[in-house]
Amino acid sequence: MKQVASHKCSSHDHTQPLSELLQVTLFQGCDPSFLQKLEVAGITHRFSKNHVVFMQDDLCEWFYVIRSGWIKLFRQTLDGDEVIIDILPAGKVFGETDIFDNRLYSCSAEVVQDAEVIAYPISMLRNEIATNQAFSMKMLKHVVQGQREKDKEIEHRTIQNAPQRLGCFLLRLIPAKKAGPIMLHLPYDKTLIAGMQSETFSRALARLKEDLNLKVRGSTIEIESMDALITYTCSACSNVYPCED
Amino acid sequence: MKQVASHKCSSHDHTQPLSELLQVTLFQGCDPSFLQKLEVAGITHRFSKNHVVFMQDDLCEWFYVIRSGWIKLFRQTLDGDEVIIDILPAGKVFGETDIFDNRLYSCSAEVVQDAEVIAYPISMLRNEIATNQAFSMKMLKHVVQGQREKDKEIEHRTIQNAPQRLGCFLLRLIPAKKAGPIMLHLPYDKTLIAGMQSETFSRALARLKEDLNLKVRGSTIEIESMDALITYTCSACSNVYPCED
DNA sequence: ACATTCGGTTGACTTTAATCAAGGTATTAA
DNA sequence: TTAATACCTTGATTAAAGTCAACCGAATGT
Repeated sequence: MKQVASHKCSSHDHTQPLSELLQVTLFQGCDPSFLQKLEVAGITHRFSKNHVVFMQDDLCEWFYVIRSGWIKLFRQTLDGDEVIIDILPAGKVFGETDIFDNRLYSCSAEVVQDAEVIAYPISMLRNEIATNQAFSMKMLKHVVQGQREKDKEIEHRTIQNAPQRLGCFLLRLIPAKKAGPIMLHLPYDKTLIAGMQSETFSRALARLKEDLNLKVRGSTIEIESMDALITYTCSACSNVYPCED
Repeated sequence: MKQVASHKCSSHDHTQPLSELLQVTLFQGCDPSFLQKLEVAGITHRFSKNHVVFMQDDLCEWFYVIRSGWIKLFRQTLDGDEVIIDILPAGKVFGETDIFDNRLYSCSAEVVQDAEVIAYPISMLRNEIATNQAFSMKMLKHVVQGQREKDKEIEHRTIQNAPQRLGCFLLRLIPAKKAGPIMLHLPYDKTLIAGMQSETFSRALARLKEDLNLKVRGSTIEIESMDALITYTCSACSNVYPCED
């Protein structure tokens, strides 16, 4: 696990029991003894912005659950460009699918906004998959679900324009459909979100402000009409909101 | 399973034993009795171009292995646009991951060039996954592998330009690295390949002809230097050729 | 042989977002 | 308080691919 030296980070063991894993669908309804083993082995890290959690092709020894902050998954090309695969908010898990092949991470993970993540040994996951048929099925379902998300992402990058992609990104931050105004928090550094340049992001947000009466104060966004946002965003998509089914 | 009435298609049972499934990594080294059950239940279909094998949200009852021809996987948006998820050549399997949720296909499949496909009951796959731990692991690995492919696709659509995407598409049609000139066959209808418009495709191919001394006769392409193509294409990518690892 | 159709190519134009450049604002450091 | 830095916004330009339109050539049908 590589680290950028100039950024502070600290680790604490066993800080908070249970709750975190249960945020992830994959672990809901699991064998309690397995969960507890994971909990005991879990290590909480506090990482500052720009900290690199792991690099593509590093040996995969841990998977992570995000307690707070934002994590960027990306890959680097031979001529130095960076491609953002995903931007993950709190509650998401990452690094959990690199259990096969040479057990190398398939992309790099970097902290976009100061984050608390919990690291669990991937060997335990691998072991549970190999020995527990029921969990193996859950994992399979989890990965298939992940594939669907990728299909959606491919679709979005193909046919949505920048304001729609941003709108879709915002919608995914709202856990469930709510009536009335909604407040959202973006990573403080808005750069790179939703797979577009910062200038494009800025213009897209300005566009949403105008078209949908969005109010923006710093990293906080107030959405007046969720339905308007859904119509605006999802018309160019093959998925019906809420699309995380 | 919906069909376009105006296109002929015929079915034959048990036409060819074994071989087909073994082309797919997922089924290599499987329990022979499972494979044989699949073989017996397999139904060979001949579909003409434009035939719709299944539609998104149809009940998923079969998965397919392509014996010959080309299949396009796509999704349709609410305002009628079409997004191509993948274009599959002979030897590929499709429809095999829609085993969860409501058991609905997550995208539509259409014949791009006259195809022979073999349909196998998805219930058998589902059953084997549920009861055979070893196969369940194989399936998990297969799906994770699929995820990696999607990541690659996302990357390609983000940073590769049209000629590079086309070059990458061609490279994937070559089973292994070979020296000397190579002959490839495209779907006769070149439209829609590699996720771009036909005009863009045409210009991209013209570009490759010029830059890399490609020779094109109808649907046949002759590649003079594979190394040149690899350099041209893969420099804008995070994967090293051959990237199907 | 001729007309028709379809697929493919080419040119002109438009749209979209990336890039380049400048200026503004806010937080942090001196 | 001022200076420095980082982040954000805006304008102008550029690059890439989609769109629209015209045309060409091969295959098909009459």
